[in-house]
Amino acid sequence: MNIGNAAAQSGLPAKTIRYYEEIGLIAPDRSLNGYRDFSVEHLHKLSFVQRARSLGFTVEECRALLSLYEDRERASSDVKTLAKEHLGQISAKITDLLTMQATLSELIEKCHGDNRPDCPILDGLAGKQKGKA
Amino acid sequence: MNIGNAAAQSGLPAKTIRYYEEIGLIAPDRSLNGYRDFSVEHLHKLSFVQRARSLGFTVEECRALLSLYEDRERASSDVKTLAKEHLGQISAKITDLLTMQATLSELIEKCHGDNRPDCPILDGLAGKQKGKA
DNA sequence: CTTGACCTTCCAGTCACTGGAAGCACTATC
DNA sequence: GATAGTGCTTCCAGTGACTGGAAGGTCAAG
Repeated sequence: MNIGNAAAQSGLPAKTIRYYEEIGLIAPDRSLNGYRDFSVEHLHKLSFVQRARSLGFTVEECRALLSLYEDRERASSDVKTLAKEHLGQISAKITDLLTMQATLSELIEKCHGDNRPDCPILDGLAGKQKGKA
Repeated sequence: MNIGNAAAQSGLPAKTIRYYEEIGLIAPDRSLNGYRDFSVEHLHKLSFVQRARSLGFTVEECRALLSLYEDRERASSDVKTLAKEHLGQISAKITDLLTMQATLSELIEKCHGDNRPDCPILDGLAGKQKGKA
């Protein structure tokens, strides 16, 4: 199977697949004409990585997950540890973003948003809390 | 004021401040010895950018916000538009992360996490929904 | 035999820094 | 005046995970 096909099936851009090969994440065969040739196993790997990436795992984490996936002897606790760590990072990011969201929403609410120059958003960014005593 | 001091006051690393100068975000004066010399206004700008960055605005958005901040004639609606757009992006990111969090939590919960090789997390990533009918 | 789609490699750019090397400038101490 | 230590300067390279584009080879259809 050619790269275009593999891209369509896995949901990954061809460019990204080439990049994954470059960094040693997958190793497709080559046809006589020099084209990459993807087997069903390669395709599974690609989909695996695609899903892991969409869950926010870094490429290096994907590499680790892949090797655990390949390893028939692995302990599921290893995987769980990795996943939990990552979940912690996701949660931390969510917390950060919620804080940002709250702060920004508050500033936006205070801003009348007409064509007067007075602007609580800029004041907030400038460190002037107009509303405070 | 030297860069070290400006860094301490603004909460930005000196390296970052130099980078901001390089991309034209701020333009500190120079002392006779070649050192950067930051005035109180420069410091305000730096703090402004620091706050905007911590709210997730990109550097280019910071540039826009700064120029609005500098512009005595700006309409607050311009600022509000920018802020709202950014808020939308934050909310979208939160949504994404919450989805990831939910999916990953579910997989983790299903995983017994002992030293047996059977692992629902990897199965999930591989596209096998073991629990499904 | 030409067109067009698909494939190849390689190089450069993205974003926002960050690390490190090499080398001045300043301050304090001996 | 020599020395040590800190802080400043510039410049170059690297990060993560792609992404865009150029230049050129390959294949199927008409």
